[in-house]
Amino acid sequence: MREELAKNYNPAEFEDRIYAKWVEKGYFKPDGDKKKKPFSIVIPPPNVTGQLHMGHALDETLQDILVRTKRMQGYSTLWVPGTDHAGIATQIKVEERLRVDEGLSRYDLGRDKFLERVWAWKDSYEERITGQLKKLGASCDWSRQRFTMDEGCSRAVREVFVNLYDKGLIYRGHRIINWCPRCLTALSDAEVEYKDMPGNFWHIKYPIKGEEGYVEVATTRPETMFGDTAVAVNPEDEATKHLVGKTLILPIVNREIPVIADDYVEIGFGTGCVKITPAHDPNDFLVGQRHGLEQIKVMNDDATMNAYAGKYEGMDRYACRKALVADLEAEGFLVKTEPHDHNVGTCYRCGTTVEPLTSDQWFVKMKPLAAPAIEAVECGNINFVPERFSKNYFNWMNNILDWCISRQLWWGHRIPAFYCDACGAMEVSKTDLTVCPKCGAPMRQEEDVLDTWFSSALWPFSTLGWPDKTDDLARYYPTDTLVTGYDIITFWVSRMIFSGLEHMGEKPFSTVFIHGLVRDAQGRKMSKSLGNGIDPLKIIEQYGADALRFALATGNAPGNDMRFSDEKIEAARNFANKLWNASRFVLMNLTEDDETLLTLPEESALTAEDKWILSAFNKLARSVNDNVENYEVGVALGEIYSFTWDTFCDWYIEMAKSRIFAKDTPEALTAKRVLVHVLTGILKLLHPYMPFITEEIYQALPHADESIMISAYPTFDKEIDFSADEEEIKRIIACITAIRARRAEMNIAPSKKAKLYVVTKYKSTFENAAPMLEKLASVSELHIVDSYDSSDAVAIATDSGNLYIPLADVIDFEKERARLTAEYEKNEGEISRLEKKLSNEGFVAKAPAAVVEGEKAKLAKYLETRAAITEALAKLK
RNA sequence: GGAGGCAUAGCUCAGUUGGUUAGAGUACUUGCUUGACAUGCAAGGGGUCACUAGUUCGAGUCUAGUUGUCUCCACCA
Repeated sequence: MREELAKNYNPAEFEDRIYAKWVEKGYFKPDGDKKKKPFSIVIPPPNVTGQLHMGHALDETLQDILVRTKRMQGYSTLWVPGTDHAGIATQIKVEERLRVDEGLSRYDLGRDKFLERVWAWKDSYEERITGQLKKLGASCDWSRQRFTMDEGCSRAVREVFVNLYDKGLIYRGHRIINWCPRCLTALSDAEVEYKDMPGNFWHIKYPIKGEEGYVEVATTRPETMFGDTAVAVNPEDEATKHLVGKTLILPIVNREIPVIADDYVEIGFGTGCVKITPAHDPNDFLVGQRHGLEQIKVMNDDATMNAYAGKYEGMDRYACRKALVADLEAEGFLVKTEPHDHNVGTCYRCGTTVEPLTSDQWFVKMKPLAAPAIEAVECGNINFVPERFSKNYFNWMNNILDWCISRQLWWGHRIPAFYCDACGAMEVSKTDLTVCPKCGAPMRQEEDVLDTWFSSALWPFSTLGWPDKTDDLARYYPTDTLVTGYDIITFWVSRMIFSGLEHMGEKPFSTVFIHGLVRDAQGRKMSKSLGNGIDPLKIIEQYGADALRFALATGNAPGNDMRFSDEKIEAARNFANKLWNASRFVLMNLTEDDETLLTLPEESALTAEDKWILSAFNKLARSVNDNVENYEVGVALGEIYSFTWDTFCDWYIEMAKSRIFAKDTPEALTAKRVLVHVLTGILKLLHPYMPFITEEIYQALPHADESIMISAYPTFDKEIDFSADEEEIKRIIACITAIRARRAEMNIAPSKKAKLYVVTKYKSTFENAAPMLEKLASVSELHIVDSYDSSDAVAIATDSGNLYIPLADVIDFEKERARLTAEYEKNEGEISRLEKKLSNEGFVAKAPAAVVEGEKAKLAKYLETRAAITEALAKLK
């Protein structure tokens, strides 16, 4: 059954309808056929913090292209959708809304009530995100949709936590961590972003006990001096080593601290003396451990000063800094203030300057996990596309430190550790423990939750049902391709790799396909603060999902950033419109029954242009398959584009018109069958990129399958390989192009037809092409002659093979002479270039024979052209 | 400080292992109510492929360096 194709391309009219149909038919679910090879992708779960942006649209488009291609290639494909709870990010959003709308903090509500709010938020945003994915055309299996905090994923998290704990790979430690005073939680190293900020170097005098002098230290953060427990110098530093062992008096505080020797201090940098604050600086922490120094924490969790700061207690760290510097100056301890730009760590979610401080947290011991993860990529078991991103990965993995996984948040997986206050026992358990196994007293669960990325790391197997041994897991793990941006290689990709290897004993995916960022038309990152973000939904409304997908996929090279602009989306929409209208043209001429139209004619009935287009399509199919296999989706799409527009529409349809319009002839039927065949093939090749329009047109054409989605992807077909016949049509195309160019130069109106005399050795080619020449080159009469010798006309030549094309009635004598002379000179240039090349012994001896032959053939062609032009010029006299 | 990307037409970008006269979109010029499409058709103009040196018969493509630009990682008190 065929559907009508609307007169105008209006994607809003059919996209939703088609998507609903696909879902209803269950096409997105994997084919249960066990003979088919599996192909699986898990979606990088979008955060439930908000809606999808262009980056997501690109990510999902690329995945859908791969999945749809594989599905049509006969794989049993599974694309698992889902969302991420995004711990800090989501909690911040909900807290913010609570504050603005109701003036409440999460503490006002309490943990349970607050979490209810977050779940409600999650529900509404998850729905919004899945709605957007559907608008985009994503062919994921919605019956398998997951969420990082759903029951199954939560079980996986507990399983992993307990297993790692039992293996000694998770431990609780008192260490220095990155603390966000705004979010009131610990952060992992990866969650800290360093930003350049202007600051100062304050040089401060630390008096030496029992002596007149002082030691000068420089600091960017004077407020931490309340926590100083030593000053360090380098033991090799001649300038300062005499100070080692002396005692200093901390100004203002009047506490005594020692001078110690540690080679962490760089000789020649600053004053050579470093104040050591083990509780507030990661390096100082290590120095402190080496020397057994006391850790004095001088701030509260919200970065206000505590009792150790004396009279500054209660002040914010920056207010304290200001007041302290003023006091130091007043009391003569401040030597100088130097402007100094430095890198300050900030919270990746809220931007607040993080405060390094010591705290009790949970950690994952990384070295044992990193080793096999490095190995897997090194030996090629997992590949990065483009390959260069593996360097990024190695750099991170080789220098990895233990991973701080506890967060002082409420939204997330609560750590499955249980404490007994009565006997002090601590148990880690997969199930909730309410009674202490040691003393029988009640137990309380750890308040902290896990880092969001702890659960994301398990995504490739938790979504397939792990820890249960499910059929999905058996069939679809490891997954095939992970599609993501380079910005989360460290956060996510690396952690999935070591998690998969550790818990599944097998890699989570074979290929990591990396794409770049989508930037705005000026090349800036799209961001909320700049307000330059483009909403994919708005684009879809205006131009259609297919145009959006096309704009994102076309010309996109793996790993490279791209710009999104009005021009791009318009070009994409224009292409869709072109395809629509070409299809409409084909459709309006189809009068025969579907069965007839669906079969390709016998080879003997095919004309030269039929063979040419079939052959060209064949090559296109091969190339598109190859390019997708190599993740060059941008190249593949570019090829489909130019074949569709330049080859099929601009040439083949135009060539076929003369036959099509000869109604009810066998020739017309042949042309229509070829048109249907090639157009259908184009639609199939294009379907993964532009799923909606291709389906809509497919349903209007005679079609064999219920949906284009489940039809077979075109491949190279030996049966329709007519490469040998292609030269013929290329000659005609060259001739038509040449005539058009001459006519344009001479300013000849299209309505003015001209007689054409051709002198050629390819007589039958031109005889057959007579109707085309009339139609496409405004030829009134075609004369194929042995020689042309009319005194009232001139000749022109093309390099398509010994060809004169006199336009007897219309040529401008003088202009033609000038043009031919220019042509001749250009041709001479090429001849001398090639002669030089071919007389180069090195080239002839070392270049591959095929290349040399190619150059020789070229030269022969140019020589022919030279003869033709010479003859033509002679006739001009 | 370490690593990497990018530099090709006015603009935005392709150019896969070195091998035709370096391509596309867009913009520009000229002509066109061509039996689907003006979101179109046809014909054009426009590039010392950042610079320098090297490898090679041959370099936009490989190597080294220079300049500009962007990003990631580390982080010095």
